[in-house]
Amino acid sequence: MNKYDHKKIEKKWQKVWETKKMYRASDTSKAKKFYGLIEFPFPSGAGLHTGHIRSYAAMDAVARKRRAQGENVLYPIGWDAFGLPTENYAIKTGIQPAKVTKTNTDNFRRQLKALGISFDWSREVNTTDPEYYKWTQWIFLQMFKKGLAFKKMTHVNWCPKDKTVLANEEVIDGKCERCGTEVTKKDKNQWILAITKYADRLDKDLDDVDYLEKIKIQQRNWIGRSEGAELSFKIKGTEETITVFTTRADTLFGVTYVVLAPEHELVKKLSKNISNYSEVEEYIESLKGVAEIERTAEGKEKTGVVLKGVVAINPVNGEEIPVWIADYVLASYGTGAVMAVPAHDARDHVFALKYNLPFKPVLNPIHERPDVAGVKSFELKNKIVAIVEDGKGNILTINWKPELGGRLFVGGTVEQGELPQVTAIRELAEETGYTDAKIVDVSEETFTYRYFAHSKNKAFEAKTTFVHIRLNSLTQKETALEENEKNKFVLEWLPVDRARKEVKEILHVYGFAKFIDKQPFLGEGTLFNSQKFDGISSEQAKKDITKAVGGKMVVKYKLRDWIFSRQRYWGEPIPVVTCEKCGIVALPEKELPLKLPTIKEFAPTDTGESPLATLTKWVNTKCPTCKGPAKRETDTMPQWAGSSWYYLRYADSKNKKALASEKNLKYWTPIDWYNGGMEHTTLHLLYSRFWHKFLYDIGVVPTKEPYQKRTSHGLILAEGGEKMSKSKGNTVSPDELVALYGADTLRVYEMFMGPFDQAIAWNTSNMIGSRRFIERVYNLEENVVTKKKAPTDGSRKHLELIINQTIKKVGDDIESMGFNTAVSSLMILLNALEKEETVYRNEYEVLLQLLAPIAPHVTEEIWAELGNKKSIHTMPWQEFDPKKLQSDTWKIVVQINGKVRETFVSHTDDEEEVKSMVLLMDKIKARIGDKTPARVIYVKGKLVNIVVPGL
RNA sequence: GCCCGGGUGGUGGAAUGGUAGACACGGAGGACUUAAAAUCCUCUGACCGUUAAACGUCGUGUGGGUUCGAGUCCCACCCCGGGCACCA
Repeated sequence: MNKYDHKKIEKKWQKVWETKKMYRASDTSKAKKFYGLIEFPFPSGAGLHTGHIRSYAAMDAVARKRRAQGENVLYPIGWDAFGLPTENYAIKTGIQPAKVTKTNTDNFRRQLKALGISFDWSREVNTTDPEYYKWTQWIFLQMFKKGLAFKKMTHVNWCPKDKTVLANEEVIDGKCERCGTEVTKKDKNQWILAITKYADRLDKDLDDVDYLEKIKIQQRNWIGRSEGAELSFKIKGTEETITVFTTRADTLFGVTYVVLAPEHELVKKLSKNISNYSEVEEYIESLKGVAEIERTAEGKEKTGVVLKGVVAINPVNGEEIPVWIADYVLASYGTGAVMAVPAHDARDHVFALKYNLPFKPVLNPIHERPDVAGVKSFELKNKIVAIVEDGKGNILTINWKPELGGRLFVGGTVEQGELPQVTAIRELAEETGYTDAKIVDVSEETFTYRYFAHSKNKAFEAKTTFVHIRLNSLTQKETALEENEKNKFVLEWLPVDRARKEVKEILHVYGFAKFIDKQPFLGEGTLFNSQKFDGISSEQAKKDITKAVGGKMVVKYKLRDWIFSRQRYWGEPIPVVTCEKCGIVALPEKELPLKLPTIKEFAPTDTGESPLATLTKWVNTKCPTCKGPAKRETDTMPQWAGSSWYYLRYADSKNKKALASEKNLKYWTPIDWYNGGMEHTTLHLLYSRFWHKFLYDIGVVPTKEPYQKRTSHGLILAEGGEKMSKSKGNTVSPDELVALYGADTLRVYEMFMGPFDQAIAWNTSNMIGSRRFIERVYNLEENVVTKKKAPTDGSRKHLELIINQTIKKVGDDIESMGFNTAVSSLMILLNALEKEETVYRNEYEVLLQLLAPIAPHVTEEIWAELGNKKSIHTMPWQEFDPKKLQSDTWKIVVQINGKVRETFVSHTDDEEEVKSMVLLMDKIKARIGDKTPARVIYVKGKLVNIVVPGL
């Protein structure tokens, strides 16, 4: 037996597998298909990184296991090769992007092959290959024909460094996703894909796919579905109306002004009516210089200008209210106009405070304590809560004994015919003796509070009014309380911050928020101040009020249309021409692919024109329709274009007549399992779902959704826990690790290092453990009796148990991405086998087969050394025997009052037998002494807990 | 602010409400060796105590609660990571 030599072994088997075309998928197999997918890499100059390997090795384990289980597996790979980094590198070095791409993909291919991932290389795709992007262009033309791709003057995100337009999804915290430069705004004529037309389906169809919940949530948040109403406010003395979008039609009576986005078209239309129009224009102008990021920055003070002379009419009560323009209203969402309800909206509240606009509360909060669930009749009470200040920043609290409610503010019951403020003054004097008090404010709303009073065995509904009191002086009279009453509480003046922390009861917190923190009530409740709608719930009122004013219920989305053109060279040309006569005309399909012309100067320009615009020969062409002069589109597609459908091409990557044949698409789609990074959730994942749905609509693909299952791996961080990056010099080179430890070790380590879905810091020194594990597996062969199977006379029972447990565990774990525990269970099995004097061939082979999906080379090598003729990777997956998962002895834990006092091995798991055995044990008897156990709890085959009171 | 994760030894982490710390790294001691590396064996959460052990006490971010029993369930809070953020 030779020493473990990973270099020799790995190279040897990679060659054999390639020659034998081991991992090619069949398009015609009758077997169950499995299409596993990982995100095809962008072939950067830096080469493969550890994060790629985490994802690819994990899916490889799944793919190999499924093959062993007899499935026809497609696990393909390709290159997402268009994109800025290649182009930027090309600009810097003067090497053609196509050449850079070739070098980089060659390097990636070499690296991946050295890892022994079981990709079907025969289906390799490359988005920059004209035979590929022909179909990217074709899909674009189909969208163009359906009106989903169109050119429009738009206010767009512009990256001044990359000198190109960016999609909404490519702007992270106001910065360019690629280079981190602060994004500015520009008005440009841009190609747009109408992804918003699919917003509802992109949201709803998430119900039918098996994505990790956090992925669904993130997509749903991004799509931002919101149900509300469009309501119209007439403008007095004109024919114009302002349509607002609101999710809170229930607060329509609380509207005290209306706000338009500064860009709203009505502003211009009404210019004649606006007496301060010059001020308005000046304001709008002042916003233009401000970058979007600043305008929407956190804590940015809201600004606005009133449109003097413009008066809106509240459709529900005819009230006349002012109209403002303000920077906090976005033109691009809803209708670009909102109704402002300062009493019940945080933004309107802040704005109204600043500009001294009126507040009008219309909602009474309501809270039911859980203990009144199902109670129908309540005894009504009127109550007050008084927030009492000393004028020096202290709040009066009453610290009751915990069973009486803990720390509260002054409170009490309103007597028949009494005004709440009178109650408050009276209660204050009675409870505290303070009399020199002034009423600052009394709430218009009452807080309905339903609770169950156990002392009276009755359910109450308390309508609570809040009273804000300031003491002129701390003059304190003797209270009329009896001595035993006085002992129940302590008066304490607390600074505002402490009071905020220590008072927990909901009514009191509400009063505090209202008067001290001056917070608006944002929740739902019961209406008041709302004429005939008084008393109904918010939920009901949203419908009723919308109907009453002739509004309509609508759904809005945060998702914006996809700005699709880029002013860069290295992308797919957009296959249309602009003809003076015919307008924008699609190229005929037979002219596809429209090849990206070779060019000398591919740097982006400052004018915002694509570098292609300099190729006048190429640009000037003939209109396909009228044969007259026409110009080619010079913008190119974004990187996300090619990746939006690549998984379809894998099904039939050489097809010249279609993006893939119908037959193959029918066979392979949808993808059964797609693993990728969380960072693509709102980019690639959403975009490709959109394209897929479009292709479904035009009958190209047979499924509504591209991916049946989507999972995501955690980031691999540098050793210090920071992000790996070339600039920080903390990256890890797979080439070195493969050379030093071997691909198998690297793969085992990446699977073992921690939970697959969580971020984890790289630690090269921990890798030695994985290497040792592989060597020990390899060296174990010396102890293996190859000629004989393990005896079945019961002498190997302890091993049969652990072997069957491991088969089950590894199988389950690979399917549920518990790769770290799969590896650890294999280590446990190895430890057990190493303890044996001899190991039988069939026992050893189980270990090898279970390890093969994760460490394919070394297992294949040993498998061959054992004399097996066929590849280990073609062997059927091991099945466990459920009968052998249970041992016939049980390790029983004995607890007394929940504390472990003894463990023993029992030969029965019969409840009565075990219990009596335990109660007869000397140690246990000694502990219990003369006390009598109150209960003995038995958990079958596991545990006995003796409950002995007073021990 | 809102929405997701997460917080367990020196480290990465394991644990269907049932012995917390599996497995691994690191560390200590020992075997082998002229020696070192590699390998193998033993120990390795903290504290108390003893010659030594058994044993005992504490221990999963903090504070409460439910339970015979809580890392796990419930409530409140703190900290870290990620996403969204004037979306009406």
